[in-house]
Amino acid sequence: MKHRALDEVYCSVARTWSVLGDRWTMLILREAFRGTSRFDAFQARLDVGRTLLSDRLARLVEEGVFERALYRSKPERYEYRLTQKGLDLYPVLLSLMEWGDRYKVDDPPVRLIHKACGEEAEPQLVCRHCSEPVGYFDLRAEYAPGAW
Amino acid sequence: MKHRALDEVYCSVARTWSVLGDRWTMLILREAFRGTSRFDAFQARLDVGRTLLSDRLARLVEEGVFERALYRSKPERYEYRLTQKGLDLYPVLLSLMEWGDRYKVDDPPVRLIHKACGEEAEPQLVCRHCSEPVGYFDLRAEYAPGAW
DNA sequence: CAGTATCCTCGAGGATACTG
DNA sequence: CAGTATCCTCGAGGATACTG
Repeated sequence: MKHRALDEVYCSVARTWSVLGDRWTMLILREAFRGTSRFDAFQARLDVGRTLLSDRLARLVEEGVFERALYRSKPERYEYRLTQKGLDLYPVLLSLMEWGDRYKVDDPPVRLIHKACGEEAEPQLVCRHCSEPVGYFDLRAEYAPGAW
Repeated sequence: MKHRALDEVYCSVARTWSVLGDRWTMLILREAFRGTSRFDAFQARLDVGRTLLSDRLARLVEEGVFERALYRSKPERYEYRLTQKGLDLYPVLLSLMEWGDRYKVDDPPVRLIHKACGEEAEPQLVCRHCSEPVGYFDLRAEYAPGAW
């Protein structure tokens, strides 16, 4: 199996991983969620090669996660904005952050405050139906025919 | 910045990504959550090189995500079991799956049934404090001094 | 400021064969 | 069955310089 072939397999995780599963893509997205939108800003913050950055941004635009938006006309300059599809990757980012907070740092570098209630959010996964927290042992998987 | 240096940066996402941010690691974990535990089973399911698999499993054991467990004595055979630290990556897997369900497949290959209530779980992130759903625009980030 | 073009290096990982 | 050893290839990505 080649990594690129993951996109054709009937598995939502594999297909998502064919987009995100690389050394830098998720960190570019993390920057975007932090508010970064311009090429040189990404480049400076991540300290990553221009060639690599150019390639990754192009792929994410092609995938529909970013859209290029003109912010100045002369000369033409574009910034990279998260689309709705891109914004919907936020739960992935939060999950990664939560795990890192627990296992990879002493004190959390970032606290997320829920604007509505004013408290630290500490997001948690719950069943949409009954609102109870769901973990690995609370769920049973049913596979569709042909699922990888 | 080198990918390996991500582990030293003061950012929970970056440090987590230094563990998971690679073409195959997450798919190995997906297999593990599906119940796979033996070397040849991983290898057959993922159709990935033995060298690569051997390397990734060793790294994940070193990281504490898997533990090797003797399941037969003569000859000695070990299987790979998710530790608590590994099981705690389940929300990451669910988030990836949810996004893939929405954007990368027509029909979800896997349905997750909440054993307690019997309905499809469709896990959702909520504020642990007030139990309301939280998305990107509902949260405000506060950075600790020195956060990357 | 936001890239592209070109060249080059090095290391990830495939193929193959072997072992207890 | 679960790996390790060895060799080899190829492509990802760094460095550098250029452009509108």
